[in-house]
Amino acid sequence: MAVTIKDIATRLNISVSTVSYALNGGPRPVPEAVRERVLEAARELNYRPNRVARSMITGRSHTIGVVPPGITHNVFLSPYLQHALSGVANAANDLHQDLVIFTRFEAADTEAMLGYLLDGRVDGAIFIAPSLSEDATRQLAASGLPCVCVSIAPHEGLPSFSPDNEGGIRLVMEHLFALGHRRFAHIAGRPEMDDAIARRGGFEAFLRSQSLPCPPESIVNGDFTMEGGALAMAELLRRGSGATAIVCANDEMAVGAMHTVQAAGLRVPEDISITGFDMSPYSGIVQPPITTVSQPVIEIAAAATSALVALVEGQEPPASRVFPTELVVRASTARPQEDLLIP
Amino acid sequence: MAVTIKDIATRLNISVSTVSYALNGGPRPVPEAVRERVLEAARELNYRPNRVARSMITGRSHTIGVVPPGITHNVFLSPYLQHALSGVANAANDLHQDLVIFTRFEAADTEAMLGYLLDGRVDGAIFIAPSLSEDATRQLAASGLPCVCVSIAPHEGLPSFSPDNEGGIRLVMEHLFALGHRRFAHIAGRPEMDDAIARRGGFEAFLRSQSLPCPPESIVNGDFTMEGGALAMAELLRRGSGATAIVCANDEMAVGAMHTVQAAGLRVPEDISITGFDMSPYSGIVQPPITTVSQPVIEIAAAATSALVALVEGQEPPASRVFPTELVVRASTARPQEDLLIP
DNA sequence: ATGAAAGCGCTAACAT
DNA sequence: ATGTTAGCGCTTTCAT
Repeated sequence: MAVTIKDIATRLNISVSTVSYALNGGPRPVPEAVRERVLEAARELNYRPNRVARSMITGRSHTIGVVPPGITHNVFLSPYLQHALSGVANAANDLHQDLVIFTRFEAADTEAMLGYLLDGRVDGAIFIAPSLSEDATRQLAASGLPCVCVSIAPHEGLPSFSPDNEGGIRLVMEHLFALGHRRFAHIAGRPEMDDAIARRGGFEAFLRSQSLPCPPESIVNGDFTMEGGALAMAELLRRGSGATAIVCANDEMAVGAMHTVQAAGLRVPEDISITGFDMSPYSGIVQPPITTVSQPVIEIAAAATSALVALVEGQEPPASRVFPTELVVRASTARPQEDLLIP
Repeated sequence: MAVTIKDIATRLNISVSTVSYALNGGPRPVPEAVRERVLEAARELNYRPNRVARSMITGRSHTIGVVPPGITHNVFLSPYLQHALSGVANAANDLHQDLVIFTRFEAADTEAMLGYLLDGRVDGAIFIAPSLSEDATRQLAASGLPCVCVSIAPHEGLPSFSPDNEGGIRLVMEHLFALGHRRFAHIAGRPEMDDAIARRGGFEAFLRSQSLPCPPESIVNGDFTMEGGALAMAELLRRGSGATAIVCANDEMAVGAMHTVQAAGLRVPEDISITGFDMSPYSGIVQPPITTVSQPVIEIAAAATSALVALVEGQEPPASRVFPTELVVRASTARPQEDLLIP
């Protein structure tokens, strides 16, 4: 049996309340002499406070629940998630919060997931790039559990901390356009994810703004993985879209796409320019390094975490925030070949 | 105030114990009719069981604590940790366990860390490549908290699930030796980490087994990161060790080292062969792809997790297990140049 | 200044 | 078959 404050109380012939106040340094004053004896007894008995019991009373666990996107096996292998988790962990540490990560995939079932989130172990939840149904969002709001969202919130009422997805895509496309590209293709992300939707929207919006056509065959869905990007690129080549620039919704897909292009005997960037999004480590170490858009994922996730903790502590719901993105020009983009140039 | 079983009991004019048994489907039998009414009332009231209260009684939280290595900022960015976490998460999911990840860095302080681990929220702990003091290990054992270790256990009594580090290094070195290499250098990992120590030991052992010299200047410490590998390689070049093959303790350092070599105007593998360890995604996408050793991190971590859960459930402490490694030959290794060959 | 006691929401032993 | 009640370990109100 573990040592409890009652053991300390018995040993010192004082009441448990005094022990509790001595251990917590308040709120009721405890004479220094008593305090010292309590602390010493605690040390001798090797006492460890039971936080579960404490949180039953205080109703606070000082623990934040993290819900990764599209809960599936091997969740931790996505560079995006890794950076988001790092940001959450950094901020949680500064704010003295612990993290429970919800990796119970069967909980993709909304009802079960709500059960996990609302079972009293966490004070609030951070959703990372979720694809939440409107119903789930509503139930979550009704439950009163403080929540925030890293990435675009799928529905009203969930404070959102996201990169400027459309703006980022505009940056790469302006860069490609300035180089002379006029025929673009897009490898989109998982169609149920809101950031993927926003990036695709940015692609279409730019073409519209330049009065360029945007035939349906110039867009193909990937799944944000290298393999998905490689397959999507193969599909584009098969379609013979004639695009000189491939705008990918993230870096992993760009790496995969570049691999397909190179395996087909084409050169990047001489024959085809490729761009990514996220500035993941992969994009910088492949040959050629990939032109991409950096978004401050770690800061975004940290800001979301701080906002969540403020919310838990009773402050006003934070305003959603959109973070700026930056163009990172590297060697995977160049002028299209002369004979492909459209005057 | 949240809905409790008492609310359900009051509403149906029955006792809380009946509600509890109905909700849990036992152990006391509850007539089907009553059960149905309870379930319906629970649904109507939107009742959610409070697991904190339950775990106070049962003493089980069905939650596992995960302690990452060398707790520091941005922990999640290490590919090794990502794979280990994936394995833990996969198994935890299958075994219906939740995960709390200990990212409270200040807890690097042993006493504080023990406090976190023993505050009642987790049923057991998984240490990933820890650098635990002997004292910490002893206290942990004394506490009775079930623990296992992914990687070599730093001390007796902690069941360990690790790759065959020495064997893996032997595999790459036999490969290099067969190619004709006779002058080797080693970029070691963080000297306080046991896997790093074992790999370095493997390097020295192989040289000894071939009666080759192992001058101290042929080994330099890195920190398992790309930057660390790049710096370590720069140091090796400065020392002019004349090594034709660089054996790195992991892939990130191999990528960094290769970058330094190429930036110095040397070619891989023509001028210098480089090998990694872990088969991380990076090693496969750089140019040239890096010859490495694959270890089944995900399976190792999953096995450790299963063993921990068995331990929590009162079974015998699991035996430590060493997992085989495999050589993955890629393009970063080749015969040394003729004029460098030692007859 | 400090002790006694009431719970937090739940399970399980004890009654009936 | 089912109701009553004693805790789990702790914080906090109420007495003294």
